[in-house]
Amino acid sequence: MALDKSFDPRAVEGRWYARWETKGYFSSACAKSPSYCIQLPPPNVTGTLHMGHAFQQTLMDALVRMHRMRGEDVNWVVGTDHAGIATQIVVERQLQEEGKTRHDLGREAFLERVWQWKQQSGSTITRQMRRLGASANWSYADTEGQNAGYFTMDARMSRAVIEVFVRLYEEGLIYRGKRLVNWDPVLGTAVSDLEVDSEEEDGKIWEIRYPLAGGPGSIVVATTRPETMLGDVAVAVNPGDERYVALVGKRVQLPLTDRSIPVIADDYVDPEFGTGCVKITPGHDFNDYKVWERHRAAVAAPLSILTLDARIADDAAVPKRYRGLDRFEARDRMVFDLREKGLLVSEKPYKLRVPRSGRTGVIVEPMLTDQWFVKMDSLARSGLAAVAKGEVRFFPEHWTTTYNQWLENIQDWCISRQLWWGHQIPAWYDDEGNVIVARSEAEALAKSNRKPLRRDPDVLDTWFSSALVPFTSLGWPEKTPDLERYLPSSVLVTGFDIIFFWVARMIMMTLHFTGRVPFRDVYINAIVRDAEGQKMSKSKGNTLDPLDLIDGIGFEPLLSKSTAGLLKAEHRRKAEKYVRSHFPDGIPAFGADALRFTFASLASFARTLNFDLGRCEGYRNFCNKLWNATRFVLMNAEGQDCGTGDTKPVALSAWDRWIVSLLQRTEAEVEKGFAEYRFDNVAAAIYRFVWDEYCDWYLEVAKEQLKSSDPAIQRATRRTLAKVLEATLRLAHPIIPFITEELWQNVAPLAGKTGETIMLAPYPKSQLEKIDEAAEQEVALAKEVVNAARNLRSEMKIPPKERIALYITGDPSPAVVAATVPLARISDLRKVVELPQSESPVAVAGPHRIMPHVEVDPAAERARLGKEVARLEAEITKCRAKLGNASFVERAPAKVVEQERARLASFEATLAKLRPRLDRLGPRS
RNA sequence: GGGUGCUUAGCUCAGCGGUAGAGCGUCGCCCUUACAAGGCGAAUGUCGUAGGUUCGACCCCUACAGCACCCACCA
Repeated sequence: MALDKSFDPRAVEGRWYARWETKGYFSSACAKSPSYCIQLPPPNVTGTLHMGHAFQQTLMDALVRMHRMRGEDVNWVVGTDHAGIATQIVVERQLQEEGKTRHDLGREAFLERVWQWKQQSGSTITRQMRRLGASANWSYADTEGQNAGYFTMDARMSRAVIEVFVRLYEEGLIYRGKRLVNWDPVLGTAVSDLEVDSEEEDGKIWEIRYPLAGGPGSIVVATTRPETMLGDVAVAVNPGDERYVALVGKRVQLPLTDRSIPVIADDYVDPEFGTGCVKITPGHDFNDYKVWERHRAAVAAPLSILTLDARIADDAAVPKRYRGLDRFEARDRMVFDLREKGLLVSEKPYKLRVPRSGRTGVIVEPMLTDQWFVKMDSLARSGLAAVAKGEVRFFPEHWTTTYNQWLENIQDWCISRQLWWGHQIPAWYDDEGNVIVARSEAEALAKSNRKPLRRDPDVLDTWFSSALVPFTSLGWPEKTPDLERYLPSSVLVTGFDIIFFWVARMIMMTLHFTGRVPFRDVYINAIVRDAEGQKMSKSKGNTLDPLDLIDGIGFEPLLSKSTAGLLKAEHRRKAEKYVRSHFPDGIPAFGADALRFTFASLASFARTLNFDLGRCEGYRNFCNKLWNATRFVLMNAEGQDCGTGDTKPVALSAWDRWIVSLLQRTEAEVEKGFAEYRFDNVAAAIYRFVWDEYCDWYLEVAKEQLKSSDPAIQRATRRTLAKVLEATLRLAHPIIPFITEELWQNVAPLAGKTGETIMLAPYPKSQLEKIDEAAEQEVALAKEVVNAARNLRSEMKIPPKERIALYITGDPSPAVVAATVPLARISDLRKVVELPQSESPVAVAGPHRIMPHVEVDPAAERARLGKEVARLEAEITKCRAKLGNASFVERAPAKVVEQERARLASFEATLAKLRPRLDRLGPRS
């Protein structure tokens, strides 16, 4: 079948994915060994594919395809995450538009609604992954029958989550307690430390006078949050601070209230900072809570003066006039009141770090609430040990430091969330407040002799179930064969932003429950930025949709897409500006293969990846190059004798042997690149081989060889063309699966290969015995001669169409002759012992001198030669200086010295050939 | 405050103790029947700064500067 004149990704991609999937090529095959397993970081079930996903999935798919072709038992385990907070927020927003809240619906109806949303939008991201070519094992762990892998809240995964919770509780590693936690007052839930981002913001600092109780004198405290003073239980000073020693143990009157509080001494206070006096509010500040713990004998218990939606509490300890006020209204009113009373000493602008909820952006409030925690110290120790022993290795290695530092300073993990969407905590309370943790209500009832029991309404942090995925996806708690087979998985590919959230927790949990590490290698991929290195964000309008790069998108649709959903006018303007300046014509369709090749090319060990549309275009061109090279081969070999049978003679030229040799080297380079997770090197090796060697040189020489009258030469050429191309397609398949499949179907028969898909064809392996150094040297020389001749042509401004005669000295090999005539467009290659007396330009290539037979301007030639001679002289001076240095000759390795001598000799030889010609052209004008 | 990474051609980035590289862009010549999404040729760098180690440093060490990011409780 004839190929189209150029590569059309849309047509090609449409043909293959569904076929691969229905044929079951993506499934694991337990009979084989060894096994190769990758766990996909489960994307949010209701999410859409972004550039980060597309990037890491490309890398995972490349690895998976390569190992599958190697004949290993490959299992790419995929699934989707219920994404507790994120998903609940989305559905609550939908309700909001209907003027309702989740409380109007009630828990059951609300959850029903979330499930509906999940069913409706849940397939989007898996569909997008398919467009990218991801050869995931969709049917594995697919209990919901949607060919999307597991879902973290499906029955099977949920049961494992409950099991883990119960066991950890029984082991004393999960506990419940009233602790200060980060509270998101909008969501109405606790969040973990990791979900809080502190940014420096402009705020104010106030100094407030606290009068001594029952006497003259006062103490001045500084605070950035005056409203919390209602919860003050003490004022602290540094024990060594002479200004205040006399006051320690006395009491001060807490302004705006009728309470008095003690002055205590604690090292926590820095006497140099502010006034050296700190108000202690243990109910709403983590540090103050620690201070209180040290002084609990002398100081009243923490007071919660805020409600869960961040209003001033309706509490006896709180003056009536503030009750029910929003926290910031209360602040204003209290500052006003303090000023009235003359107790406000100062109010100054101040830069402070404000903790905000990662989800809602609202300022979180430390709040004393009952929560569930995982004790982290012992888990962290084993997590650290596993990495220290090398059982888990990070790539690039420096991420180990980040991992270690976090685990060394880890806090207990708050795992309860006051949400509805998620795994409900398997704990029940009887009417006396006793806690019963059990796998089911029935088990709880059996454990307790009291009725009725009330189930804890809270759900687990989404990351709790994510942490278990490496073993729960394989069937745990059952002792399944798959656990044996696929745990640990081979490599985890993920972003550094979830090393703490996910990677570390998987290591700890998997070690704890299975005694094994979850994965051997962790490849931390770069964060995808825009071409200028800016973070991609919706509000800047610089996000790219991977599907738009695959399919293309016009300017108008892109613009409306980029500005859709942006609420602030300023953001819409920014986004529009970005789109107008960067994509005035929209985005052309590059196709999945070009996108994937781009990702691979950009995947060095850098921390960020600047996605450049120009690169993408270049790699689409590469695909087209490969396409057309294949067309050429098919045009010349299809239906002809390609020498695949061993019956007729084949005469391999040095060029044939050279390209085969180079293929072996490329295969080795690719293998090394994959082993080191240097996908950029893999891509570059393939790119260079295909374009710079196979297309630019071999195909051109092959054209000549095919014109030979000797059928053995023709046969050898066709065979080499087909076999090398066929192997190259297999080599490139893991990166560019669609085009290689399409082309391979056509090329494989010519190379004597059979098989229904390239996906399951063996991956090329470098064969050392096919490396032919003699051929490589011969070709290197031939290229040198061709380059020199082309160079002369260009400098002499000889029109490309004009065929010229070329003199050549020495005894040019057949490889030189075969290449020079067509590639340098030579009409007549004249082998001579000495170049004729002429003013024509001369170049030196190895042992050969060449000279085109043309009329030249002596001055121009003198200038050209003069430049070359000067360059050689400079090199020679450098070499001589080096070799003249006694310590270089003595101390440098013999090989290096030898190499230097050879270089000098070669420069001198060349110079010796050129100088007489320069002299003959006469003195410089 | 602690930590990590980066600084190489106009741009985006590889690189390595021994001759500075790629892609894109730029310039010149070509619509040569695989490919104009192409071919051929060319130009372009005190490898952030200052020291040190070494026969030799873009590479190793030290300090400094700039940029970026992560962690942390200074009111």
